[in-house]
Amino acid sequence: MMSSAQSGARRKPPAQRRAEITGAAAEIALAEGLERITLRLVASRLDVRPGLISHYFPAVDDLIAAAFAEAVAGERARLLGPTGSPLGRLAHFTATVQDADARDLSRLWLNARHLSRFNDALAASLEAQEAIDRDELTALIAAGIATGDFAAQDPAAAAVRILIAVDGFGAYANDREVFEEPAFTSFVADVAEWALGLESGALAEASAATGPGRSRLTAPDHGDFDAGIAQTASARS
Amino acid sequence: MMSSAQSGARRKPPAQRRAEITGAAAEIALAEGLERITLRLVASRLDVRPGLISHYFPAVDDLIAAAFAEAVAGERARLLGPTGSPLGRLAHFTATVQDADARDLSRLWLNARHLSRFNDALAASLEAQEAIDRDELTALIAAGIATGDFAAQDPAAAAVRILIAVDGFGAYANDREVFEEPAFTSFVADVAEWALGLESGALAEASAATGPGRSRLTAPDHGDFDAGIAQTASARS
DNA sequence: ACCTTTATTGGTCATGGGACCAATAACATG
DNA sequence: CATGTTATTGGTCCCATGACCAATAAAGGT
Repeated sequence: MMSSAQSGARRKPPAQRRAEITGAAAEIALAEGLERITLRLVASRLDVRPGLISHYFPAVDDLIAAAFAEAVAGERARLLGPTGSPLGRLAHFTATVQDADARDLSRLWLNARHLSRFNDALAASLEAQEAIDRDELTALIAAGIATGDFAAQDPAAAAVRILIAVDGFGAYANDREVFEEPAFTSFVADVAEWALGLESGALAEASAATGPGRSRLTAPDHGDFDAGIAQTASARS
Repeated sequence: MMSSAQSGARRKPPAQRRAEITGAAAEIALAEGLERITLRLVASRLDVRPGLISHYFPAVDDLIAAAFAEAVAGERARLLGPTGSPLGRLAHFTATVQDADARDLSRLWLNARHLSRFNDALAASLEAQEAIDRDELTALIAAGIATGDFAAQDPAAAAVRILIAVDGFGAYANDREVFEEPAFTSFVADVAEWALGLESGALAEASAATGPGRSRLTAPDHGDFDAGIAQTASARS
């Protein structure tokens, strides 16, 4: 003969609540890991009771899968989103992926790849995201072949190679002592150049012009050859 | 006022028990994953009480780290152990790593790389094993450069590249639908050839001669050019 | 205004895991 | 043979987690 749901029960439209939940879960996934996504933690982030999370996601595995998809989709915009020449876009991609700021994302992929072993929903979600990455990168490469930026014949094969390289690089995201070796540091760019028939260093040069915030600070000294590529953040829409 | 340790208490020399424990844990790690290493499961495998495992490993994290090291060390023998020409050994390595039979090992590395995030002991163990792999592969490559098998200048850099490629390939070990694409299937060998300045296909040919059991069945048709490399399992000691 | 739906709560239950401990018996050593 | 060490047991405690459920109140439709 007792109460329930009595006091503060701000009722929200289901779609919005659901979005809040996956959003909070995605944040947790990116910052702390997928296994930290727990009914109680997500609930506390939203100042809500754990049961509510179960209401939207009866099985926690599905929430984890959704959180992964959302987090990855959000990050993809930063990697492949910018416009510009195919070479410039690819240079931005490889540089960003290898930047220290991408560690959380690498960790998340690593996390998901492992957890897929025990979570079917996550496995499906992961393979879907893989496919999107592959398609977008393939399109980018195909465009670059059309413009003459790249010399590869098979865009899909090149995309696959580059993405595997990204995974290989990301596998070290949880290592304590960081690798300084250039063979490691620029592995993704090196593989990309190899896969696309570019000259060695082509991507590094292109990304020095376009470059992600941080690395511009360390190499602020050239002002001639970048003119052909540099318009990245401008040509939107 | 009651009993304990009363009935079947086969007392074994500590070193042996310890070995049994890490051995059982290593088996679990390889077959089911590092998170399945639990006091109770390991104990039941050895037909022993859980408390005994705690006695040898007061912190479970240390057992996990030890299990990983043991499992990986055991598998390394199969990969880099065989003798022969540097080219033959490397071909064996790349072929074995990409073989379906190596899935468990890839999964284990993936598992450990992720779990390192939360387990310092495991992180240390993992980086130690990484270093061993790197050193052994570097030595192999250096030998190959000496004999003229390989054309690379920097053996360490080539080793790093090849190992990252292995990790990238292994990242897909938990994928449900398998990738048939050759750019994926032979990624490690392709990267190795690139990193070592070999002709395309050189490793595939060399491994066809030496080959791991299974793949010999699918390609049993050549009998001339392999003569120069074939003596692998013979030159022991 | 009524009535159906359902978002939200509070609470319980079972599971499984790690750490810890006292008692005991097997072993080694003198 | 006596004695001390310790491998081994059985058991407890505590914690985190996911699933489940009945009760309630906020919306929305008619």
